[in-house]
This record gives sequence, structure tokens and C-alpha cells, in this order.
Amino acid sequence: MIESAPPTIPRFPVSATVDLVILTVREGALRVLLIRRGKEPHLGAYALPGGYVRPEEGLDAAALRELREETGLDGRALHLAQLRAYGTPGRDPRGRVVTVAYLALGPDLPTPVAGTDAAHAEWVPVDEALDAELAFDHAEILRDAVEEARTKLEYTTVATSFCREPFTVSDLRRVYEVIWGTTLDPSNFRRKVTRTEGFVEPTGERRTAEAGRPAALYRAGRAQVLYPPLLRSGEPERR
Amino acid sequence: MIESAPPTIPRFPVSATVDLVILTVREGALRVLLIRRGKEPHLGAYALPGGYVRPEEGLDAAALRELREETGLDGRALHLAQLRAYGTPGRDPRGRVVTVAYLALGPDLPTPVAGTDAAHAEWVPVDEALDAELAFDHAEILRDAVEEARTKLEYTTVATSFCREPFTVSDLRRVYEVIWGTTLDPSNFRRKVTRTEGFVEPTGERRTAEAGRPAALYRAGRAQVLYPPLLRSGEPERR
DNA sequence: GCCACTTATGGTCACAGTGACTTGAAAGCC
DNA sequence: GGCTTTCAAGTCACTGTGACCATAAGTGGC
Repeated sequence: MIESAPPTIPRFPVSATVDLVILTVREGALRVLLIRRGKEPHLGAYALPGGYVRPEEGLDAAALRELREETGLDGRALHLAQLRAYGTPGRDPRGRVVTVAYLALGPDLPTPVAGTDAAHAEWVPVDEALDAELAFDHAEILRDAVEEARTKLEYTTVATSFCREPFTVSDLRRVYEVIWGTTLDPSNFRRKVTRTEGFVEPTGERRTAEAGRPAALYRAGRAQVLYPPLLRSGEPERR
Repeated sequence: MIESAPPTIPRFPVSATVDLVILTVREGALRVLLIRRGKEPHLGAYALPGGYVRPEEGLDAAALRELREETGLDGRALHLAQLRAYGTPGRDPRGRVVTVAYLALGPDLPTPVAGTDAAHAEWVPVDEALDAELAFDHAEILRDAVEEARTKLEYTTVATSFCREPFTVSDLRRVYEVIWGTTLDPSNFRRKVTRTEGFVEPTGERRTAEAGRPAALYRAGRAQVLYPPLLRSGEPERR
């Protein structure tokens, strides 16, 4: 099929967009950055931030640009990776749109800057977002993104992306607990994290919180993957 | 950005295609189905089968259709899943093309049917394919696909998709060995496979090969994921 | 200062899963 | 029968994990 395409003219034109699922852990909940739509379709509904891919721009570059425009954040400081593409014919009533979803993970991020497209952006708890009505097929994308994030916690060290450095082992543990919806044994978690080469690096400093013994501080290590993985073995708890 | 798009007219038109990475294990090698391009660009080079997404067709449906057109195979009998999207601006010299790559896994498949677009299709060992010159960015796609397949063997039961039923434990082991490029201990592999609930189901039958004790025959089980996973722990062997 | 409370950190123990290896079973071939 | 080949089952040491206990080191109340 591909051989018979006339040069430079799309065989069947579609729009290409990127949508961002930006996750953070804030106030004990996994939250996603959503905007309130100001126009039809889906006026007033929550939607994932995103936008059109520009002519001379790659998909990753478009995701980075949108991230900067919508949140004022530098994508190189976050964990940003492609999730997958969504292109069901009726997903956008205005025409045929194929969107490439990206998953961005970051520490308790500032509320998005005003004066941008995302003036009405909010950090919405993922549970609420999935109960609310989301524009287009963004509920499906969000579900896939959360599942991807849960899985990535098992096999990679991305959990550190949710912590502002320096962080304590308990900070890191709470990331796992919030995203997995479980509780983890503090002692066993510490053993796993500190004994896994390259997961975290001690800074030598300590931090005294409101209560309890001061906790040692850590930075993210160089390892990208977790071997052996940290599997969410038991059944999930109450939700 | 998305709100300002004029209805039904793409903000910036691109072409949407699907490309298929169809893998099988044949004659002791991991092979990929490639076609010889009959037109420019990349005339004569190997390329992944694929084609344009049609107006009223979802991405998954397009992948299923292309699979049928190119190989005569029913995608429901294979393991078919989206890999990721590729949309670097210069990847196709004829214009802006975003392609969604799919990974298909199947047992020693018949040579593709003639009389289709894929008249010049061949099963090429993956090693050779990556050394040869592939059209567009298909080398990158193939590399990603093979890595994905290797990872899926660890955490899922897809290895059974490479075996025609009924199969022996040794058949299944050779799938792992070929795709991972390692050797596995037959005894430990058997223990793992047979003791993992839902991985394989005994048929009760036996098969006598050219030499050796007859092997028990199995079907694929109901389990989709492998828990605990079957990790490729040691370093890869010579390649 | 002493005490209750909280959180961090360290250790023990039993058990499951795995890698390396040995032994035995069941076929064909000479 | 003796040989080779492959399948199958068992042993053993080691690692990682979950459950649990004990201690350390802060805060705030009195």
C-alpha cells in the first residue's frame, strides 16, 4: 500500500496531536494535571493537556513543547516517555485525529503557571478524575497511564522522579503506597531500596521532621531498571 | 491548542500508517517478515509490511487488516499488540507520516500468500535484517520490537504464541533460547513452566521425536501474565 | 529531667524460588 | 545388550522476601 502513495500528499489526511498525562504525588494522593475545556466539544469537561504536532517537529519534541507551554516545566527534569497512540475514528467529533499519549512523572509540581493555554489547569486526584467526565477518550488514556505508572514502579527506578531531592526512604515509600494503593512494610522496603545497587545514594545529611527520629537523605541513583524488580505481590488494599 | 481547530479540517495534515513487526521462530532463528520494496523511496530495500490507515478504521483494525492482506493470517489467532508510534519529521521523504507500529507473534508461520501486496515477502532472521539496510526508520522499529518481545517473554505467557499446539516443554524452551540468545537449564525450565499456574496445560499425549524419550505434550494455559516472572538473569551468551 | 509518642533503622527467622548439578526413565540405533 | 539421546525428577546451597521484633533518636507535655 505504502508504495502507491503520491509524493508529499497524504493518502488520507489526519490530524496528529500529543496528549500529556502528567502525574504527581501531592497531599497523599496521586494527581493528574487536567484542564477545563473552554470550547466545544466537551465544553466545561476535564481534559488532558495537549495540542497539535507542528510541521517540523517530532513527536517527542511536541510533547516537550506542550509540557513547557502548559506547565512551564522543563521536560528534561521530569520523566517523560511515550505511552501509546490512540486513533479510534470517532474519538474527536471534529475529524480524524490520531493522538500520541505521553506519560510524565514529577515531584510535587507547582500549580501551573497562568497566562498560558492552561490557565484553568488543576491537579485532580486520579480517583476523582476517573469518576468525573473526561473529554474525548481521555479516561481510557488516563487509565492506561496509571497502569503503566504502577508497572514502571515495579521494574524501574522512576519512583524517584516523584520525589524532590533530597528525599528520605519514607518519602519514596509513600510514593509506592499512594500509587499502588497499598501499604508496605517500612523495614523491608528500606532493605530493598538501600541494597539495590544504584537505586538511591545517601547524601550523608539528615532531616528532622515534626516527629520521630531524623531520617537519612538520599538522591536518585544512576540505575534505570530495578533488578530484581520490586513486585506488588499481595492483593491491593481498600480503595 | 486543541480547542482552536476548525471543525473537520486537520490543523496540520499528516498521513497515518501502521507497520507490522511479525516475528516467528523458524529453523532455530528468530525471524521477521519483511518485504522487498518495489518502488522509490528505498527501492529494493527490505521494509516492514504496513500501509495507510483508512478513513473509517481504527488503528487496531488497520493492523488486523494489513496482517490479513500481507500474510493471509487471522490476527485473532496471533498475539497482536501496539508497540508505539513513530513520527520523526524526516522519516518518510514523501511527506509527514506518523506510523503506529504493531508487534505480532506467531508460531512457525507459512510463507506469505502470493497474489497480495506482499508477493516478495520473506522470513528474514532478525540478526540479518538488522545488518541489512532497512527502509525508513524500520531498523529502529525492529530493534524496539525485538526488545519488547524479549521483555514480554519475562513477564507474560506469550512464548506459547510462538508454538504450534500441542507443544513440548522443550519446544517452549527453545523459543526462549532463540529469542533471548541464551541457553537455559532444561530441568529448571521445566520446573518453572509446569509449576506456574496456568502457563501450560498437559494434554495427556506424548510425542516421540527422532531420538530420546517421548515428551509430554501441552497446550497454552489461561494465564496471561507470569507471576513470578521468568527473568533472564545471567548475562547474554555469545552472539 | 522524665515520660509518652512518633518515626527511622536494624536484625532475626522461616519460607519460596532459583541456579547448579545428579540421577533415573524411556525411546531409537548399532 | 550396550550406546546415545532426550525427558523427567530430585537434591542442595543460596538469595530475596514477608512477617515480625527491637532499638535509636527525635518532639512535645508535664
